[in-house]
Amino acid sequence: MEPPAPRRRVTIVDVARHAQVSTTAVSKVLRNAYGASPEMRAKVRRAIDELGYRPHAGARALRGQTYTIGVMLPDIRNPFFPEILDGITGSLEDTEYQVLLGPGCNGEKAEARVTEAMIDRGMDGIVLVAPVSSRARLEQVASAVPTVVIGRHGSSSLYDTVTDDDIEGASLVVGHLAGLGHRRIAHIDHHETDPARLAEMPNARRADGYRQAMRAHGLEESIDVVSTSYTQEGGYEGARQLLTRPHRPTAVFAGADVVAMGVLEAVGEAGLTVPGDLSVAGYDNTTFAAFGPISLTSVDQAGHEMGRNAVRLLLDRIADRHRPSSRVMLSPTLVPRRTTAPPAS
Amino acid sequence: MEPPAPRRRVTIVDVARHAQVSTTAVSKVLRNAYGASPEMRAKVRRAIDELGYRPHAGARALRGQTYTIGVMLPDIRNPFFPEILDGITGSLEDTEYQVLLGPGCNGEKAEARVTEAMIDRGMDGIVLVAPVSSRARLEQVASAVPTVVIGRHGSSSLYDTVTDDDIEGASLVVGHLAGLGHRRIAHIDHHETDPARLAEMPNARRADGYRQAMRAHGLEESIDVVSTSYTQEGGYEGARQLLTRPHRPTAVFAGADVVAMGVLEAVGEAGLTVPGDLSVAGYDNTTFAAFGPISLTSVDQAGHEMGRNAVRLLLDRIADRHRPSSRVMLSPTLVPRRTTAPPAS
DNA sequence: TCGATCGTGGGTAACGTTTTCCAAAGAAGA
DNA sequence: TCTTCTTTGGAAAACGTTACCCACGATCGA
Repeated sequence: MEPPAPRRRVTIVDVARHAQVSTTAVSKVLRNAYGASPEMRAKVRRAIDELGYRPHAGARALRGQTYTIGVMLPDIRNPFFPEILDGITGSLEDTEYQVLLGPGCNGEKAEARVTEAMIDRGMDGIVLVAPVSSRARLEQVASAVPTVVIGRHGSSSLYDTVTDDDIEGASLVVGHLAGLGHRRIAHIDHHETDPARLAEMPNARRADGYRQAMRAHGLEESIDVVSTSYTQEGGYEGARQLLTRPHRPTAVFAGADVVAMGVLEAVGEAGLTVPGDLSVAGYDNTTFAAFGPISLTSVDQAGHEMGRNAVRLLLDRIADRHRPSSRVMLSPTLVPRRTTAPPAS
Repeated sequence: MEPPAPRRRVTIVDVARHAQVSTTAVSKVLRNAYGASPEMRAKVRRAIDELGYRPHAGARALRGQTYTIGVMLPDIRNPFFPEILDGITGSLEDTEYQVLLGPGCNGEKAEARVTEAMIDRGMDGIVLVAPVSSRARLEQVASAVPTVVIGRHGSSSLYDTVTDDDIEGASLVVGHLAGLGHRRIAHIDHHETDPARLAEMPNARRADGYRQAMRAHGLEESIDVVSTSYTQEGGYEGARQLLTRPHRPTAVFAGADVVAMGVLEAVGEAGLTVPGDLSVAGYDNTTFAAFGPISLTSVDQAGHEMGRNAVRLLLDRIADRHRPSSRVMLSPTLVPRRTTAPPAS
């Protein structure tokens, strides 16, 4: 009377029996390990196919690998992160590894929960994208499982990092705007209080890069940074502040595309036009930056490349946990679009 | 000489020894199982805290639960899905369960890989959001692990479903546009070939709802459906077709917000204005629909609610696998914004 | 007072893999 | 011919947890 007869999962023992070999032999074939003749491999593989056997990851976790890579994204909504993810999954497509994502994390507490969950589930490696946790916490994670950190400066001997050259990115934007004839170029930054973390966060680099580039262009007097947050609301708020300046800036460099969205909204509400009254540039070159009606000038971070590099580093580290850690820094490129133009004289 | 002394993980045996009880006792406390006195619980919990013990999910997978829920999203980029995800994670926040996401799936093959991976990893339950796999495949998954399917019509005795009432949603849009005085209201649909799947997909419901509502408003003559795809490009392409009609529609009901984005782009390129020359409505009420400069009229599906309901159904099914399956259908609401207005006489 | 029941606790055998041995049989070298 | 490798295969012990069952003492009902 039981509906679909809850039949038992096919195990390595079934395969062994069906192929008339030992379970050890099957295990060797599964892992491409040494000590199995070609004939035996063929025999075992046939049995695996015939029975539709798939190894149980939980059981594997107890002894060896789970062939699972955990990826933690800080915010599913930020359209930049899917780029990175594509780079990661693309590189792993033809391997045995499977990618699983931790859901959107905001704050150290949520990050801790997700990383713990990943460790407890025996993930073979972890990719942390723009984590906000303390360095000590990151090293704690890295000492439990091979780890690569994306989008955070500052290196550690325990984990590898992949970052964008944010200073250069900021420099590209300022150079572009200055080249168009702008002098009063303002910047909207993400406000960060913790001084230890501060130096490692990309936003700080972008702000520094902005200042350096302004000086390099002889615009030191015009340096104007508003600190809100890397969200649309943050951009909106920052723009409102900038628009009430007695001497309004003619261009705004927003630290992220979502921030630029908020700026556009505030500018529209103020009855001003882009780029007529104000040029706006973003950072990340997310999909909607390319969207026709918006057409936002932005900095492209090559998310794909970041993901690809992260995977390469991670697999290397899985193969040899004691290999010295390395840092990869990628160069951004500027994508000029219709939100930037020469200032109205 | 080994750098950080790769110290062993704390196990249930360590806890048992430290608390001077049996491992069985510790296990009981962990699972809130019957057969442990309050004093013993306290003693064990203290030991757990002092040692910083966390159960190993792999080992648990072999005997009991892993306290892991797998969520498969078809497309990370579509901003509607994070809403659902928030509903899911929000409901599970205060439980022991941990959510892990399968990365963006396009196509049956990718879906099969992800679902298999989740089953192999001993997930206690799976939420499939708008899957494209065949019904047979879904039932296969559901017979291996408790499953809830979101955003797909048609029921099964093996899994529960949560859907939006797409017919009503379409009706809301047509009613709104007709109420504004529009008569030539066109619709952009997602093209689907497989007839078996067709009937279960939300887009088909929306198209049907559109046709029904048009008839109900006496606009049968004006029914005009273009089939492209639920992407920005699809919207762009669909709009181009509609704009070359000898008798141009005055309003377009796009089957999804991303489609509406493509429409807006095409309209802009054609030198027309919204809503002056053309009213545009979307579906999903994604974040960027609310974005000031866009301000898209859309249908809100209450993604949060969908996620919450899915979790409820899933936990119920985990508790009793043989409970009869149920269907939840939520009612959408219309959010009128600035892309819809009365037609230019 | 005597069995039955209940509450509390533990012993032990799974669960499905991988890993660490070890054995047997040839092959190669002396 | 006698060692010494190599190759091929398997037996058995982990890995960390839970499920199943049993034991013990106390309480209860008659």
